[in-house]
Amino acid sequence: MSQLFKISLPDGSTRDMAPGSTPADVAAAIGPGLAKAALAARIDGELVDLTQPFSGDAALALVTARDEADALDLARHDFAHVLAEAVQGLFPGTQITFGPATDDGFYYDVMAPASRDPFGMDDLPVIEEAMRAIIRADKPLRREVWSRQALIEKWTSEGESFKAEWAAGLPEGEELSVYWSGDDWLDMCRGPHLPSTGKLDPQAFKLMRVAGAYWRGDQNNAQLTRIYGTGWLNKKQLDAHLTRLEEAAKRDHRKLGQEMDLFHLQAEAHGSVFWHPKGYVIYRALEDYMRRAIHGAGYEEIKTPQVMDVRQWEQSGHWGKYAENMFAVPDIVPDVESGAPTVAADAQWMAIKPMNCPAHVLVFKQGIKSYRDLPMRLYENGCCHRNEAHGALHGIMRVRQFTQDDAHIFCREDQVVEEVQAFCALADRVYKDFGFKYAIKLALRPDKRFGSDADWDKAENELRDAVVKAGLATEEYGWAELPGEGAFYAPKLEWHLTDAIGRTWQVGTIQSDRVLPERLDASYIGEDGERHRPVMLHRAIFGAYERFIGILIEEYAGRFPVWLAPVQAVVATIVSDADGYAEEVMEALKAAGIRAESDLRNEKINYKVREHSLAKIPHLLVVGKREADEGTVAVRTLGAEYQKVMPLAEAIAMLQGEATPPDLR
RNA sequence: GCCGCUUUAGCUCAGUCGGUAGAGCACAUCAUUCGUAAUGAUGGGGUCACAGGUUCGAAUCCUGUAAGCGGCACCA
Repeated sequence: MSQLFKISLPDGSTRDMAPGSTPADVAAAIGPGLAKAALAARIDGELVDLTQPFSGDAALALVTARDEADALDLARHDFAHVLAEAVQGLFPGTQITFGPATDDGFYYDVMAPASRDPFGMDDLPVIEEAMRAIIRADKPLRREVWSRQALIEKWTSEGESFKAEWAAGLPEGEELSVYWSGDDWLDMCRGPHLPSTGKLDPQAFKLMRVAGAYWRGDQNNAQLTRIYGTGWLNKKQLDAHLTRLEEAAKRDHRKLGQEMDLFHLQAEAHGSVFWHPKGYVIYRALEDYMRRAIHGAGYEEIKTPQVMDVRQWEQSGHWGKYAENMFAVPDIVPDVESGAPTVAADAQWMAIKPMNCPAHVLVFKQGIKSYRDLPMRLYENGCCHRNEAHGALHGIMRVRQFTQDDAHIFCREDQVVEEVQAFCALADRVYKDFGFKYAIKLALRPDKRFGSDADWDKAENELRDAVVKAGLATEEYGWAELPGEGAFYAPKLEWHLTDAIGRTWQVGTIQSDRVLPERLDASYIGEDGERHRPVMLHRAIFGAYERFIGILIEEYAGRFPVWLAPVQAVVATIVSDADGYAEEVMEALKAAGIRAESDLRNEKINYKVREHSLAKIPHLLVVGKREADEGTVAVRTLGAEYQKVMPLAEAIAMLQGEATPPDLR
């Protein structure tokens, strides 16, 4: 007689189950309602199919739609499979590759048959219908274990070259799971999956877009078509998500930048920002803020040349690695009169700086530095140009001309951890002043790099130590290490912020570099009277003013806090009799340092309130006859439903308080 | 750079079968002086992204280029 397995349930009860029985059997034993609602199971914490047999005593938790995170993940993964099956059903000859769940849905990478163009938007409605048919057919999803060899043969015989290649790359003799959808379609997959396609809600998904994606993420490989969908447990969730996307689009920095007249972009200088007066107010407020921050932290500000001899970039290593992304210019005066070729074969080449590091090393190298001079912290609002691939550009977040809040800290080996830690604290204060939550990552050594492994070990450990000491190496701060993501000369700590639609952008960084000081021969005289190499810490907090302002616009949805708002207050009149008083109010505001405008137009107050509210002006000071007589203003604050009448002096004091930057409060 | 899509008035967009350009907002003028999210009337405004091609005729069809959008790759 075989022994029974003891299966314990979350409520503390246990059930004895025969070997070979599954979570589905337990669900059925508990009740038909649960049997129907069960989507998958957790056996000893691991998410598995309902039909996965027990292998011994176990702790079992049945997963239903109420376990939302698990249920969503399962559903999205299944949507991806259904998508692939639908595409192959509609377009025989399509090759399938991979399709995972994402944060809000799923995608599948496919290769359209050679007989047709890559899939486009027009194909999506048809594919959606085919997916619904598969869901309605309620096809059982059944796991099977195949040998690697059997899979390779199957994929090869069916012309699935990508799948065959993948299977061939797996370890010899490994057993691989496949999932059948009904009896007529299968995909290689680790699982787990829902019991059948009918567990999906046919109204809870939507195919969103198509995009190109390289096989195995390598641009030297074939380009596949990635079909993206968003997938949920029910239509209500889907609709809520689509509404969220619409709301997010309203705070897009490109849209708000135009509506609020902050900046523009145009083809003649694509990838470079034209800052308008209102946008530049924000830019300058950030510059002022950052100057206060870095001066308080022991930095000195410098300014270095925009164009340097290419040989300098060769020496630093940047020309070798990034020449194609640098703007190079011949160092000649073109002879326009004679019409001679503008660039001679032997022209001397200069390059516009793509970054500030080498120039800062050159400043450091002037004169003899003593260990007593260290750490030396050199800061620059450094304007850089990089000729980015066209597809990389994105509004003002990723541009070809940008200004970094860039500094380099030259220090001794024994000062590195302390300096990095101090930087973590400084960055933390800055992000919190702007109301951001950030994630912090450590990008480790890449395959192609300069410098010895011993130095890389040291540098990575320094950064890791500093973060641990600063107490930031936690889940709360999204701490993670990213292998292979570092720069060619140093590992990087990266600070990431999130935009309106959930895309993350790197802003801050600090890098512990022993390569550039070596290549550019920077040194200081130590206590022992000998020459030593300083360690060079590259660091930025905003990253670039352009990107940071883009993120700020989206974070605030254009409703800037008063200290950053381009126009902090508008004085609006109700009748022309109040014009004189409005002018007086304006004078008083200006004298108090408030960025104010007046609106004396012959328009109804309703119209003015609406217009300035849409323009996201923080405070509207309304004046009519009554206010003029009493020396008051009626303050209507953005977002408030009522105005508050107060003496002018009181209003000014309030505005001055709100206009004070957070670091000066 | 690659895949898909887009480009019409300052802005947001319509424009059917290829027949010579339309709306709302904005702007200007006039009237209106009004108490917290759109007062009314009138008017001006477009090489339909750019360059070729097909056609009697192109915003519309074809080819190329540029920029933008969504991804991929890249991001010192």
